[in-house]
Amino acid sequence: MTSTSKDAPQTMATTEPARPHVGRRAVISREDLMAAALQLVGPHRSISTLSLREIARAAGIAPNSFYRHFRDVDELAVTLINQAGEALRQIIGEARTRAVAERSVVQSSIEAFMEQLRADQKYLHLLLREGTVGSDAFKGAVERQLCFFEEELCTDLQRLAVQRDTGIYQPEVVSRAITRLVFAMGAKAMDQPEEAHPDIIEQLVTMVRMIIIGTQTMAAKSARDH
Amino acid sequence: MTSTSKDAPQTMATTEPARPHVGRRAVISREDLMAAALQLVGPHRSISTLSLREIARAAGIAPNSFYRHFRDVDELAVTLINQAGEALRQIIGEARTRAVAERSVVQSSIEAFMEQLRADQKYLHLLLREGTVGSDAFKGAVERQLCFFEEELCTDLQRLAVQRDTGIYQPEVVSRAITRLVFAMGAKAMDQPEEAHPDIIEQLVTMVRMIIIGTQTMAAKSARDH
DNA sequence: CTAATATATATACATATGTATAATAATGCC
DNA sequence: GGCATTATTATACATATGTATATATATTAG
Repeated sequence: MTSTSKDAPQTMATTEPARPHVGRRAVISREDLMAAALQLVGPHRSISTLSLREIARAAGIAPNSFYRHFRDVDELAVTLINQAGEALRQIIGEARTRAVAERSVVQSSIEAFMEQLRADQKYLHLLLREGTVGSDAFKGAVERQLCFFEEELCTDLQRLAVQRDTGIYQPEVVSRAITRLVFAMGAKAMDQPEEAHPDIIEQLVTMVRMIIIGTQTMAAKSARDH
Repeated sequence: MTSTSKDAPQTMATTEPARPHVGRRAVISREDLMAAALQLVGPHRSISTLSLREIARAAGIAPNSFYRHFRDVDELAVTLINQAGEALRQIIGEARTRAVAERSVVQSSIEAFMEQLRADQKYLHLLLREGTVGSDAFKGAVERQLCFFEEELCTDLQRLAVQRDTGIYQPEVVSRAITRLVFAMGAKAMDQPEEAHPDIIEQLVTMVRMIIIGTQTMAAKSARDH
C-alpha cells in the first residue's frame, strides 16, 4: 500500500443506470469491490492491512481484475472513507434536526452516533480507527471528513447560541474539541463489550456538556470584561 | 502479528548488571532490538506494519535470533508501549510539579507534551497512533497506559481543586476527556508541519480551559442546588 | 458473420514473510 | 584439554503478495 492515488474519481458511486456498453460487460462493479473490502474489515481488522488479493478473493474475482476498478488498495480505501463520512454526516444531521424540538441536541446526536457503532455499520470503523495509520492519502481523507464534521457542528452551535441567546466562545475550537472527543471515545468503545456503551454515552454527554458550559461561561466573562 | 503473548515479562528492562553467564554471551539485547524497532517507526511507519525480519535486519542479526528475545513482534511492541507510557508520564509529571509555582499547570503540561512530539521521541508516536490498530494485546497495552494518565491527572485535578477551593464535577470524566483530547490532537499534530504546532497548542489549551471551567461551573451549580 | 473492444482470467515471476531444523560458535565448569 | 550450555547463524520450506504478460470471453458495431 503505497501513497499514490492522486486523483481518485470523486463520483459518489450511486449505481449508474446501465449506460450503453461496447465490449464485455463488467461482472463486478466498484461498489461490489468496496463491499467486499468492507466485509473484511471489522473490530479486529483494519483496512490498511487488507491486501489486493484478499479483497479480490472476497469479491470472487481474479487478483488482476482489481486493476480494472481501482489503481490501488489505497484508492479503494480513500473512496470508502469518503463514502463513510458522507453517510455518517447525513445520519448525524438527521438526528440533529429531528432533535431540535424534542430532547437535547447533544444527547440525541451522541446517541445516533453510538447507535451507528452498535449497528456494526463498518463505515464508522473506518473513520474511527484508521485515521492514524496508513498512507498519507488515507489519513488525509479521514482528516478531511473530520473537518466536515467540525464545520457542520460549528454552524449548528452558532445557530443554537443565537437562538437561545447563550454566548459561545471560539466556536471553531469548541466544535473541534467535541468532534475529536466523540471520535476518540467512539474508537475506545469499539474495543469494549456492548454493556459498556451506555456508560460511555453518559460520560460522553457529560464531557460535551462541560465543554459547552465552559464556552458559554467564557463567553459571558469575555462580554463582561468589555 | 497474531494476538498471542499472554504473559510478557513486565520487567522494565533497565540494563541488567552483567549477571554471571554460562554458555555463549548474547551479542544483542532486548533493548537493542527495541531500539531497532523504534528506529523503523516514524511519522509514516506504524509499528504494526513492522515484520520480524525487518526488525532483525535493522538490528543486524539473523531473523531467527529474534526468538531468543521475544516470542512475537507483538510482544516487543507491547514492551515498547509500556516503556513509552512510563517515560511520557514521568516527563509530564515533572512538568506538572515544576509548574505549580510558575505558570498555568494546563499550559505547561501541554507544552511539555508537544515538546516531546517535536523532539521526535518516537515513543509518543506509539501511544498516539497505534492505539486503534494492531492486535488486542497491543491495543490493550496502549489503553492501559492512557488509563494511567487519566488516573494521575485525576488526582492532580482534585488536589488543585481543594488547593484553590474551586469545585470539580466528576473529576474522572474530566481527566478522561482531557487525556483523550490531548492524545487525539497530538496525533493530528503529528501529521502536520511544525509551523502548525503553536496554533494547535493554543487550541488545545483553550479546549482544556473550557473543560475545566465547565466542570467548575457545573460543580458550583450542583452545590447551589443542594 | 466478422472485426473491434472491453472485461476477466491463467500463468508466471520476483520478492517477502514466519518459522522449522540443523549446524556453528562462544562461554563457563570440571 | 573436554563437556555441557547457550546464542547465533545457515539453509530451507510453505505461503503470501503485487503485478507483468498473454489469453480467453462476452458484447456491440458494421
